[in-house]
Amino acid sequence: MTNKELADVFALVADLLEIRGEVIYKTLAYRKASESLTGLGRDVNDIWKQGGIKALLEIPGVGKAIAEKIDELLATGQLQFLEKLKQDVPAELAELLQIPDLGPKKVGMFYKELGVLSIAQLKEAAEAGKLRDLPGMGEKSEIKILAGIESLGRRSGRLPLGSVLPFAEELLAVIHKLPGVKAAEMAGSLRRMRATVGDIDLIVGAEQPEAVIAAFVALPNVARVLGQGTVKSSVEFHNGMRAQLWVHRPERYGTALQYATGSKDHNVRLREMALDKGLSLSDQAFLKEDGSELLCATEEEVYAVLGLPYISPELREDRGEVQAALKGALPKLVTTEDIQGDLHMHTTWSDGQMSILQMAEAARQRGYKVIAITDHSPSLGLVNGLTPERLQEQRKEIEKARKKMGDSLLILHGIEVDMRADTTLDLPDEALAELDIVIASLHISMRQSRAQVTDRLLAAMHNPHVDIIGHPSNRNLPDREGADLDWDAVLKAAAETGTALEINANPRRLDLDDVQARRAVEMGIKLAINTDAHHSDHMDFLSYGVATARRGWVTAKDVINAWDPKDLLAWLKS
DNA sequence: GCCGTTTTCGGCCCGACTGTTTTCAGTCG
Repeated sequence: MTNKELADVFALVADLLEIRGEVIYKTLAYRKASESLTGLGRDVNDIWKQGGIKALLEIPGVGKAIAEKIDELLATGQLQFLEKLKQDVPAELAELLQIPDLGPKKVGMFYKELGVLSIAQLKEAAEAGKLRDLPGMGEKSEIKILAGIESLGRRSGRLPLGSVLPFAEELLAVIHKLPGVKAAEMAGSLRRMRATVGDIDLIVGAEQPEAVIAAFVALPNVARVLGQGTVKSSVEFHNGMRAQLWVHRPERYGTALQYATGSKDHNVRLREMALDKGLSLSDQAFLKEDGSELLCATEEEVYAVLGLPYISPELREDRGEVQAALKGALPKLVTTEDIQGDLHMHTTWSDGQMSILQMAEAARQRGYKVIAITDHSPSLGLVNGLTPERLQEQRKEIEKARKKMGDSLLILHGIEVDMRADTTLDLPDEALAELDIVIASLHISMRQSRAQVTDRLLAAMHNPHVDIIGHPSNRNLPDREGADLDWDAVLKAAAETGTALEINANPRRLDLDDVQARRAVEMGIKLAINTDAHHSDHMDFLSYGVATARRGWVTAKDVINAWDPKDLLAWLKS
């Protein structure tokens, strides 16, 4: 079983326990373990094989009971505890929790009282008016459930960051202009720049919260108002996206923004620290023991009260950032300004939309000092990949572009060479040897076994001409999972061979992800943050790649395209 | 069920909003 499959089992256990009405903290423990397994950089199988149950206990959120369950699952593929649980609470019921405004208590009640097992049966019962007479239910609740079921069809769960952020930025610009708005910012996972986000969280500072909320829910692209109170409201827009807005008075803006940015676990950590100092931290203020409030207008003040330096939102995942902050050991995170160039882009020579010169011009306008032209290799027939012969021809055009750009931009001639299913590369070594830079990428036969697909990456890294592994897992957000790689082996080989790993900045990729990027820099592996642009506009993706790197604690010295081009050239030669 | 140099037991965030109630339960973030 993979980490993901284990995590899914424990998430299901958590859902079913919750429906059964188990103590909430037991439920939370399973959910926490599930999340911990999802975010774990290492393969649980390896940990288990090397150290058994004892080693499993080292995983955060995994104690004796859950470690034994992981052991059972990995040994037998089954979990007796879950099989027994299913006899009480049918597993299908977990699906009903997906319906907005429907939680474990009501799902449990509908099952017990009416035998409702599926969304279809629930819909039938609601339409027949059978829900309204149950305790705590009424006509409105029934309508709400039907609306929730309908919205399930429209909504697609978590969306890639790249398809939400541009809309959220426009929305924020509109909110800034609403009367009485003193300050406004995104919060939540969007501000932390997670690869996928569920909805848009917004915080506003204003003297008269209710007026701002009234104006917000009246925006023309609001399709439905999901909730509206005196400090908080939530809406669904015509494009299906949802946003929640909290409005606080400006003197409370810092605690509010900090609170809403999360993550939940990061905030729990801060509240614990606050309690140690005799303070209770909420979105409103620090509450002192004598009942008086300590207000923070900025996030910096919140952290300062706790004796901490400011912690960037991208780091706020409770992955050791608070401990590092206490020690003054937070990394100096890479920024978009650090980036000197883009080392992965396509042109009309393969599947790009612009010429070499057009891409070069665009790069120069962005202030870049270096680019690499890296079109596809021949086996990707659909994209008109380059044969050794066409590479020779392309070289001539690169030369022309170099003359045109002069000293203002260094143009490297490269390739994105495919890793074939049989572990060979898609171009002969002689062809690769003539190029300035070689990216090797996985595109086809991703569903090979872990051993096979990992071997392809290892083989590529051991080829002396390969400089960078492009989008290592080849994931495609939000749906296509990456290849089932043995990350320990991949990272070890990258460290040994001195091969850089790419953080592909395309928001559908963000690959390496933040977790593996962090492991990579801890192992001294170099990274490249590239956009894989197929059009000059795609160079804008850079900020997504940088955000992913920042989430992975990456500093400028870890990133080869944040170096002075002279140092980059020396590294490529070595 | 997990966790811990103040704790191996007793905590585990807590307030807003809604819809049902007539003071509160369920859901959400």
